[in-house]
Amino acid sequence: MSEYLIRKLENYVRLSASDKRLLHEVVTRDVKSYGQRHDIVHEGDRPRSANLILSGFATRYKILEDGRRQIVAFMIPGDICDLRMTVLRKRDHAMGALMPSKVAQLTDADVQEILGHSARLERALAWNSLVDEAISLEWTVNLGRRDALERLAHLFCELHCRLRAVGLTTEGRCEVPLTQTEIADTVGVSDVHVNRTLMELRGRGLITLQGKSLTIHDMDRLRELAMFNPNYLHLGQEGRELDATDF
Amino acid sequence: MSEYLIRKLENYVRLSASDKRLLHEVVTRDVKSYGQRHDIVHEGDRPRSANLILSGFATRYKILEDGRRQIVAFMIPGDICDLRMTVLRKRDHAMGALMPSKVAQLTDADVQEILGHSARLERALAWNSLVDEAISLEWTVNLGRRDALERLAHLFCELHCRLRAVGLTTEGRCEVPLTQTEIADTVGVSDVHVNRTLMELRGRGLITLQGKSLTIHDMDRLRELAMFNPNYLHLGQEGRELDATDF
DNA sequence: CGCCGATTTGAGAGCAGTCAAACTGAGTGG
DNA sequence: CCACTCAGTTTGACTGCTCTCAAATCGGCG
Repeated sequence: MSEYLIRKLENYVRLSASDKRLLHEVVTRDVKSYGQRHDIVHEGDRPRSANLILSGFATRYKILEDGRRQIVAFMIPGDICDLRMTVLRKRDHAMGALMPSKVAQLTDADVQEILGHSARLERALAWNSLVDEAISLEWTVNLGRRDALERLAHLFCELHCRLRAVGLTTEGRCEVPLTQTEIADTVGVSDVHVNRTLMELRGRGLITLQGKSLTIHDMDRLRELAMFNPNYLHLGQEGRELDATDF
Repeated sequence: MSEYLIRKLENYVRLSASDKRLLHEVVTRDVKSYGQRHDIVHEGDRPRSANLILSGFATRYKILEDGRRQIVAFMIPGDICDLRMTVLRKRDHAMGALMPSKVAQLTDADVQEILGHSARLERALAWNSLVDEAISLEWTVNLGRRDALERLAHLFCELHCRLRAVGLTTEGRCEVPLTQTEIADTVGVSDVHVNRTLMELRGRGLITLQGKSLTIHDMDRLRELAMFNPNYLHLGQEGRELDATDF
């Protein structure tokens, strides 16, 4: 249940056996399942717990008064969000599952237990939050300063990197359960234009997206087109001075 | 020195006299001044401290390989950022002053001292971080799903709300030290188009922006145009159950 | 008064949006 | 096994918002 989270955190620091045991134990206490396209939490809800994606794929999104939707984050296995959100009275955005998903609900006490267990875990979770923030900033850049072709290229670069970090890729391939309309609501263009842009990317021999399977044919050129710099994902073992020495 | 921070946090919870004294003390330990358009930190720097804007106005921004710039956040007096960033090795974005600014540098120990002083302060800072995150998500929505006119309207609504929350407005007026090019790099359009859009907003009798002074003539219609919902700023005393009873 | 950054204005081009219709494919029920 | 449905994808035509490239104007400051 906790393997993706552990794998993700170990991109920052090597966890001890005891860290992993604790994570596994806490994370299996309260697990809920959500069907495809079901909301996990709604805007306006009172926050009750942090949420950890154990399996599946979810989004955080907001809807404007007139119905326009913007997806503001993807949640893949191993992603935690809403840490400390119980200090707020009402959520300002919703979360929904894009495919059948299992989500661990972590109470404040659960989170405290993890943070208090070791300085290593505490820092690993801080790293996790900082990376989430950095992703959000990078999405702002993507929407503000790249055109449609670059936005899609960047999105696929990021998704591939993040999925690889939790072991969900096989070479250049990964599963992304996104419709073209959902991609459109992510990169801020119309669904029709997403369709045309995908064909352009395919025509250039960079990627193919068929069914729910994304294949990257030429990562170097895709990166170059997207001006993708993975620094912001901080996947380079940046906490290694705290590495555990057992296994 | 700490009045803006205190005023800001008191939008969440009423602080005790001792909370305020401590904040004031910690926040005046190491203050640096930056001139207009000088960088406070660069992308790639090793993070050394959290940063609190005591006075002035700063931005967080990223620059793409080809020179395109995107401003990803505004920092106004009372705003803290980069809490816990020392767990990372390299910053993934820069921070620069838009006008002469005083910035308090908070070491990890300083931050710990604040967090450990009272549960009230600890929660107030958690609230602060959650609001910053929410703002970042809302900017994503703004860039992804609003047109130029709406984006500017939304930006001005948000700026006015945030400045009011720290006492930096007088009725519908506030000082925003932004050039049209900087606004352009914030809302993801060209500077020429910002110019035309500002004239449109002015023509509709919604705002005027002359010199560095923003005047909102008709907040209701501006809000409606922007579909601005201030929920995400969480300014409604949401932590009031922890209010201090002294003054 | 002259300079320089910032703002304003104009014209033309192009990226992306909208609206509609056709097509595809998986799942459903007769 | 074959309609039928429905969601998702694809295509076309047209529109329009926003960009780019200039050039002109403004305004503060030395």
